[in-house]
Amino acid sequence: VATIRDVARLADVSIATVSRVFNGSTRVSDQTRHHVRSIAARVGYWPNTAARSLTTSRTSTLGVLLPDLYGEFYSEVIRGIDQAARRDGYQILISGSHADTLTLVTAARAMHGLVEGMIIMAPDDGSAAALQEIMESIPAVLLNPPCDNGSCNAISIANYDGAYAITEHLLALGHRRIAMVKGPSGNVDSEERLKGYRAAMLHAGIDPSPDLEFQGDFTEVSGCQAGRAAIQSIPRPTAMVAANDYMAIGLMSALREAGVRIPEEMAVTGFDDIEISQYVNPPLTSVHVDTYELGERAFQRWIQAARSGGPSSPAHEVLPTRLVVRQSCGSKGTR
Amino acid sequence: VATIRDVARLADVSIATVSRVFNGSTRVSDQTRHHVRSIAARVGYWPNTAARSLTTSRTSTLGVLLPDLYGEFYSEVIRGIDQAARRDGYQILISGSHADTLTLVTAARAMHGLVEGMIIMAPDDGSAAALQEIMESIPAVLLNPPCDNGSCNAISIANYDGAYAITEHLLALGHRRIAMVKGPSGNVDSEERLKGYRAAMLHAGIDPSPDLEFQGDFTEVSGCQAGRAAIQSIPRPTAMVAANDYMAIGLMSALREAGVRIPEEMAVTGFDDIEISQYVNPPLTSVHVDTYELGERAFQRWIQAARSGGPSSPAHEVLPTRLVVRQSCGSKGTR
DNA sequence: TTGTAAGCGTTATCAG
DNA sequence: CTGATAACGCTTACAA
Repeated sequence: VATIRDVARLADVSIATVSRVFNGSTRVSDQTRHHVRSIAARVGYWPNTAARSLTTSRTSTLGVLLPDLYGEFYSEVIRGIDQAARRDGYQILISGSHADTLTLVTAARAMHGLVEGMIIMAPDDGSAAALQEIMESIPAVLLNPPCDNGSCNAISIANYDGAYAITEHLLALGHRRIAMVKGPSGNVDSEERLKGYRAAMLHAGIDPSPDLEFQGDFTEVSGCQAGRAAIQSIPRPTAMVAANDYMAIGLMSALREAGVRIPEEMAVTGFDDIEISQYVNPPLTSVHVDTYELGERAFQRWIQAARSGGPSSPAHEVLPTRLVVRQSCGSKGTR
Repeated sequence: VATIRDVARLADVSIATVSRVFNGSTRVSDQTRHHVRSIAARVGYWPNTAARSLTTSRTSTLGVLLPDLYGEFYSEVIRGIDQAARRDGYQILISGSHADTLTLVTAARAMHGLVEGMIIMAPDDGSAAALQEIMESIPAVLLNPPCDNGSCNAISIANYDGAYAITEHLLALGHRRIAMVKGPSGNVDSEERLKGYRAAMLHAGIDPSPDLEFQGDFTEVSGCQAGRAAIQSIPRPTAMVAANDYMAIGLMSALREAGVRIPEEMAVTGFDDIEISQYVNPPLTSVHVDTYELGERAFQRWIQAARSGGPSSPAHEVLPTRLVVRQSCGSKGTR
């Protein structure tokens, strides 16, 4: 736990010189540099990052606030951010469970002084005010923001479009009784996907009915339960749109268990197109979301905003989604 | 970006008083406390964490160094750590890609002064020396450490036992030509699982053969490739042990594609027992690893070591695994 | 090329 | 209960 002073004393130079050595300044002779380096190595000295950032007011750290850490979605977002951040010399400070607005704010405050900015995914649509406040004090970009008011720097997924497209695809295949397995209510992605589904149904002249909407929470087990319920309902749907792949996979498992053939007796689709979806049986038709890229782009937007000095420039980027047709929906598929 | 001085001036008190208010000291009158709080709220003041930690030498932050961030395994480990850490008021600073020892060390140094300790998962078995050095300077616990020397505070998974047990299970079902899909070489889990498989084979009087070992890298696609190769090999194996579930699922997809029935023509098993494995078709026999708990326990071990003041107490805890029999291996299964 | 010294925003000690 | 003031470990003008 040596400090800069210890090294300076041992090397018989001033602390300024030691500092220069560790900051790559050229204004130091080769001889002194080597001498200092060797002493530092001997005592195991390394600059204290907290102290350094206090004077420079640069921390090279980015805060990441996520509502949860469960599942491949968050994992990939984090990976995308981390990789991009690393390339620009940033580290990431993660806080991964904000059931509500209060914990969100608490976590954000705990990061004050430690981070140069934040990438935030709000827990639900009730956090708009809190987000606004955070964004006024530090450059931040929002992931799938609840606020459409265009006043913030944000990036989100084309949830509505994706859900619309996949429902439309099923309609084109001749399905009329298309059910939806919803994600948790309050969740932004969840709501948007539901809207897209309903809109496509309406556009085809079918009134969306509560009887066709099953509640889920993005987990496999909830998809499984929704599947069991759907099978019982009369008349039984001929197709089911799950709000994410995990639920679709749970759903398929329930259908298999009940002896319902996929896609002949029930077409199934997912959303997110996680890696595993192409390997399940039958391969899952889904809406591809480049989650890794979402994280990567979020960082890029952030650093751009941060470098331009000002507060977060208000601009809302939407990452497009893409329909991936495989066999679970009953159309020809890719194989 | 108000500082403590701004608040003190505006509230017409000393900075010491403001500090006391924000540290919950009782030695301040209710009236002053409220006054200070209101001023602080008005100017949006919040203590600067970096500055605070400089004087207290407490950062309430834990560093987490992982070789990669891809997939459910890391995701769950992080979630386990994060949850446990949050309960004790800690945040986590994550660095998630250390292909080699150098980047490991670089990341560790960048955290100096920011974290009170670390939880580290080494990239491969060549990082022992570097780890040793880090552990001398800061309390740390190792995840699946390469060093068995018992000189470090570590926690790992019973990889060897799990692989032994699952191979033994297949042997008991009458299989003799049991192939293995290996994980990346150099990876600690990967190597241990391979050893367990080989040992079980040997114990049954079967010499492990390179012809029965297929290289993979823990991804679905590598499992798929291994599956294709295995089908071609003569004589064809009757069972395959994959070093993780992702590969097993890719493997099953390759078998299905080739019309090989599971488990009748080929028994398949995985490792890790990720959530999705119980929902695939057929449900996957695997070795259950409580990944979330691994992270949780790691934190608990760390905080215990950190509080006891000294350096990491050397003790190596091994988290047991549990064989989960489902249908992919051909025995009766759980349903 | 090197050294001196003034901060950076807090906390903590010690008087009052 | 409150206020000065000295650290904490470092960077960075400014001097030499």
